[in-house]
Amino acid sequence: MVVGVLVQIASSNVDKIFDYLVPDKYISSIKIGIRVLVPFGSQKVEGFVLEIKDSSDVSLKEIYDIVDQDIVLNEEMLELGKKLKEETLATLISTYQVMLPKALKAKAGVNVNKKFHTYYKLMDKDYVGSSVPQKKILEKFLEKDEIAREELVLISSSALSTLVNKNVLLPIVKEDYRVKYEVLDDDRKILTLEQQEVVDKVLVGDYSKPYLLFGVTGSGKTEVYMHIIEDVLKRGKTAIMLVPEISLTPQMVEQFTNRFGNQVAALHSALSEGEKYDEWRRIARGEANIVIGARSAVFAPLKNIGIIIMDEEHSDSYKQSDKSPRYHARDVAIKRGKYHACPVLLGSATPSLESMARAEKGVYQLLTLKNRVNGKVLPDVFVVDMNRESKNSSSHLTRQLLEEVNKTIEKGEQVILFLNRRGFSTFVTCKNCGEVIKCPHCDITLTYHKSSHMLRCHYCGYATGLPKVCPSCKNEALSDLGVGTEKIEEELHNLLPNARVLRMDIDTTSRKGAHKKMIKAFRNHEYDILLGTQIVAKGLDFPLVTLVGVINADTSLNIPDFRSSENTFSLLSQVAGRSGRSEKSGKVLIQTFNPDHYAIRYVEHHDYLGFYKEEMKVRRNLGYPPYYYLCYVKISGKDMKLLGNEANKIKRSLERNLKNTKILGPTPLPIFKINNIYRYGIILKYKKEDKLKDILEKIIKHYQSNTKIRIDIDFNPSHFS
DNA sequence: AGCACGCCGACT
DNA sequence: GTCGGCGTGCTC
Repeated sequence: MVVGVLVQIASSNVDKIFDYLVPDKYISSIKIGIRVLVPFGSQKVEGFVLEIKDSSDVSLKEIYDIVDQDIVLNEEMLELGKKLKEETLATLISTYQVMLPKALKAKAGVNVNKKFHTYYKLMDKDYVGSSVPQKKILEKFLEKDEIAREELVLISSSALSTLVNKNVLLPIVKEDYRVKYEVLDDDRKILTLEQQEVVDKVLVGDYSKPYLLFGVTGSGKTEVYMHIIEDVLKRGKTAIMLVPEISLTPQMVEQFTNRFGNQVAALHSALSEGEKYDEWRRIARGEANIVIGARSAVFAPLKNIGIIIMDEEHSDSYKQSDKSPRYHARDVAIKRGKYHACPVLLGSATPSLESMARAEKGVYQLLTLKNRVNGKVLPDVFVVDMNRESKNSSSHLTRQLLEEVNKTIEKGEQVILFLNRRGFSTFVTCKNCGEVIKCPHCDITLTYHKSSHMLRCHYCGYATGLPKVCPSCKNEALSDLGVGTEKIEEELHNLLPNARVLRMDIDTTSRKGAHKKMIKAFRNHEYDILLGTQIVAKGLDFPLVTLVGVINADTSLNIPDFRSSENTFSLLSQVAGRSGRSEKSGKVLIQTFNPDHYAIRYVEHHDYLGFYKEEMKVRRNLGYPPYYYLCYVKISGKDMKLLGNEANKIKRSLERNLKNTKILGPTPLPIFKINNIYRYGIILKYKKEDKLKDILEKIIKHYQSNTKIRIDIDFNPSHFS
């Protein structure tokens, strides 16, 4: 017996099948889709069995060992990987690796391939917790006497380990998996007529075309999703629920586990690699019927899928841009929908232009939720022109906004203040010459961290103390500029000393469980103002919030990217949707230096379709999606001169071979240098170009053994960076 | 991706 | 003379 093996080495040089002889003792265990250990050159590596045959025309070595009893890549995944390779020009091995938990990658460090699970037992019933998280952990033991680790780490992993060290809790390692979530106090809601209509249409189960659910903020999309899933489960099928990483919060998962109990598997970023592996195994064994997760959860090894839902379908987090394979989860969802003959539902209050255009053309089936479930209209939006206000004041908060904040708090209601920080942060500049201090390796503005008094590069981690003089003109007039949440918090304390402000950003929520705690505290009205970045924009539902203020609408507008208007519109609409979600009607104030920009005007009128039409005109005129396809070719290397030459060679070769494609560049990327590697980009715009993939494949091949030049290709890029 | 092989420069 | 730099080529 001979097997064709794809080795777990992510390099295009070895991304092909190598044949090995199977010793007799292993023959009965060999299956397509398992991993085996093989000799490869002078090393031992793991690989996937992709073929089984009788003989080979090369002289063979024997496999060393078998790694898996059960297959890790089923037939669907094997096919899907091949398609992804063709479409993204990634290596085949990278497509398989992206489908599997990292723990199955070769050399994943710790030994996570044991199917053990940790539970805790309460040993000291008299111990009183010495901190809030400890108390919460101990509270859980009032109802049950054995609790899974996953449930407890969500509260606080450090408190958990403290309790173990004090011998209050005893860890028990078990081989078998046990009930994890219970069906708890679920607040299942009765659907409105409009919602029920959507559910009914999707449950007809038409899988020929994906559904696009266009529903205003507060229209109860999540409840619609849950009803659909409920029905799918009743018919003995399974469901995938995709959400953007930022919305995958413990309370989002809680909503599902409260209704569906241990049928839910959550592929949470809070889980360790080992825990993710456990969840993956549980799904593969058919012990979970619903998978909730971010982008890569679209590959969940469920069988018999009955629905695939993608919430906030416009979110660019669904596109893997930073590494190969550069795939879009939406495309994978649609492929899996075809394979399983099940409907695919894409939901958003602000659908991507691509999706809405497809719905208009009838490629997707459009479903609409026009009304908020509370029967309330959308909040009133007011645009505050910063050009008038800020000249005579150094504050980032206009008088108008402060007045509204004050009024709201006096009424006993709550405020969310949103700091749009996309591509923006606190940096240090010289008042004399205007120099902004940058990273010596990365060409990017260094971010000032007040707590440590250091300047830090967010790309390579370079850190340095704050210089006394400007590196360029030696003047001492250095000052920190830019608005961080800390700065706004300071201003709020000065201007509204009585307001209780809760700051929520990456810094304050990075501790496990902190996010959940803060949300609870704000909901309990322990604070008047919630101040934060992206994190406060998505999905949160606070009944007492009647005012939302956007401090700087412009930062995302100023990003040089063809999607900046779309992203700004979508972000502002999401934030605005946080206001007035219960009986009380809401208000939104948007501070901006571009009060007449159409992305802002249409937010003011809650007019997605108006924005859509206007932005479509812009895209048509400039030759951008959805009118043209884009392909982004990135060329990088340490030798700037060589790089420029090669980039131009590539451009000329593309020009010679592609007659129906507009070719732009090469131009330096927005951040030209990262970690001392220089980067150029070539942008291709095309409607139909049959030869494109062939030519790009040839270019990749030409450079694959060149260690000085690296080529990365991104089809349908979400941004140019 | 590793790793061996091989061909040049500067040291015990 | 030899140690070690890294360019090239190969892995069933």
